[in-house]
Amino acid sequence: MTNPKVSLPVIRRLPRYFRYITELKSAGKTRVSSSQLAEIMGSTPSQVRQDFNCFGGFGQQGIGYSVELLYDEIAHLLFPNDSINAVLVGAGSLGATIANFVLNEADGVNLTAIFDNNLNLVGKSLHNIKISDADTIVEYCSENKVDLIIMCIPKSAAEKFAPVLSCTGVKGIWNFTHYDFSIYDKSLIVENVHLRDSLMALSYRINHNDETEE
Amino acid sequence: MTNPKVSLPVIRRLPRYFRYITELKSAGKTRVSSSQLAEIMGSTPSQVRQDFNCFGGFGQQGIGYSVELLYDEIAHLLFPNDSINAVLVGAGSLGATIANFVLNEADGVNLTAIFDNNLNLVGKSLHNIKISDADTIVEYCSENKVDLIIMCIPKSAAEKFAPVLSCTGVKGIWNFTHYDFSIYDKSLIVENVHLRDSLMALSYRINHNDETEE
DNA sequence: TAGATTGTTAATCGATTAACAATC
DNA sequence: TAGATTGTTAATCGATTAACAATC
Repeated sequence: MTNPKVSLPVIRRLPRYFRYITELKSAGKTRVSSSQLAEIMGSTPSQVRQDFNCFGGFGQQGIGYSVELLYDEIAHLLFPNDSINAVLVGAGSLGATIANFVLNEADGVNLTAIFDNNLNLVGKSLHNIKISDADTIVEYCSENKVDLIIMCIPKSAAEKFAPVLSCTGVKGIWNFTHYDFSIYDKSLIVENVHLRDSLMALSYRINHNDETEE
Repeated sequence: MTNPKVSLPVIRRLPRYFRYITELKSAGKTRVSSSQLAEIMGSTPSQVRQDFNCFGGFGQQGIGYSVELLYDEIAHLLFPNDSINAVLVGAGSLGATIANFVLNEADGVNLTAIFDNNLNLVGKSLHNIKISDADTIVEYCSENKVDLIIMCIPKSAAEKFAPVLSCTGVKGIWNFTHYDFSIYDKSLIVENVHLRDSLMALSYRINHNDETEE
């Protein structure tokens, strides 16, 4: 196995590499060097080479990298043959937006069901997927392979929800709530999108810009 | 000045500290130790103390930290007297959701205007804010203090938009697009929320879970 | 062959963690 | 006073960057 342990910073850079390489490919470029990639990525040639070598190194000494091969290799890393089955919990404003995003812009992830605990929403459809009662999610997960739960519910609801998760066989959570699922179950792979935290960190930096810059 | 340079990891932890301390405060706790905070944060007592000492250290040796004082100090760091003025560019599904979020859940940030280049949307209202033609944004920024632009538009639109920014006096961008504004202007403070990248990193970790864990 | 550029090892840098004296 | 817990300095760890031999 070429990747005994790929560090999180490297994993987080993969989608960005893929974006830029996709651009190079559609621009008709066939070769690219680590220096050129570093320039677009805003990093260093060393880092580019270190990163690719986590996966076995796709380059040719003296020549550089084939855009085609790089594209194929990274695509294969990011999108294996079996795509991931995901369900969404929470059909409010954010949930609807995220459902739309996953259905239209996310390769390798299938949105198969939507749940909500608001009985006014249950039975209605969102982007042609029927909204089911949140209480039926464990049943759904036992009958269908579900790898990922997308959480777009308030924190209080997420808290009550956490104990249920262990029964579902779910591997990961895309977490838009302020509840920290990883504290409940360490084996879960959690990716947090904390909009409030993100905006607060940004506003801190804007407010303290003059002090922090030398 | 107590914070000559606070590192980004520390800044990103501030909103989380604030969340937990807010909880402790409403639970009626008056004192908390670095070990207790580390437990909730999922970090170490050392890190908690190091972090707080970036800002001067709010604790009492032998006693711990006053929840009240900690709350006030961090609130003051995150929400100075003057709140930030923000405008939103892009009134689509994501833009509408983010506008709703900023108006209802974001302290210290005022959403003062919304722009879109779709003339079908211009003139309509979103959460009681009238949508203006994107072409008028420079004019708007020259007449009003705008600190932050929230970008919820497609990448192609963001690209064309970048050169305009330098005329606006804007300090930061909350960037939901795939266009990298920091490459265009290094002095801009950019906080990226790349939903696609986030989901791709998560799906990589789910797919390669068995390999990466020892 | 000479020039270019990778793969890979070594050095640096910065962030996290540990240790301990100060002090409530 | 003894115990607890901070503030702060030192040690460790991991990620980034530099260097250079391998090789196209």
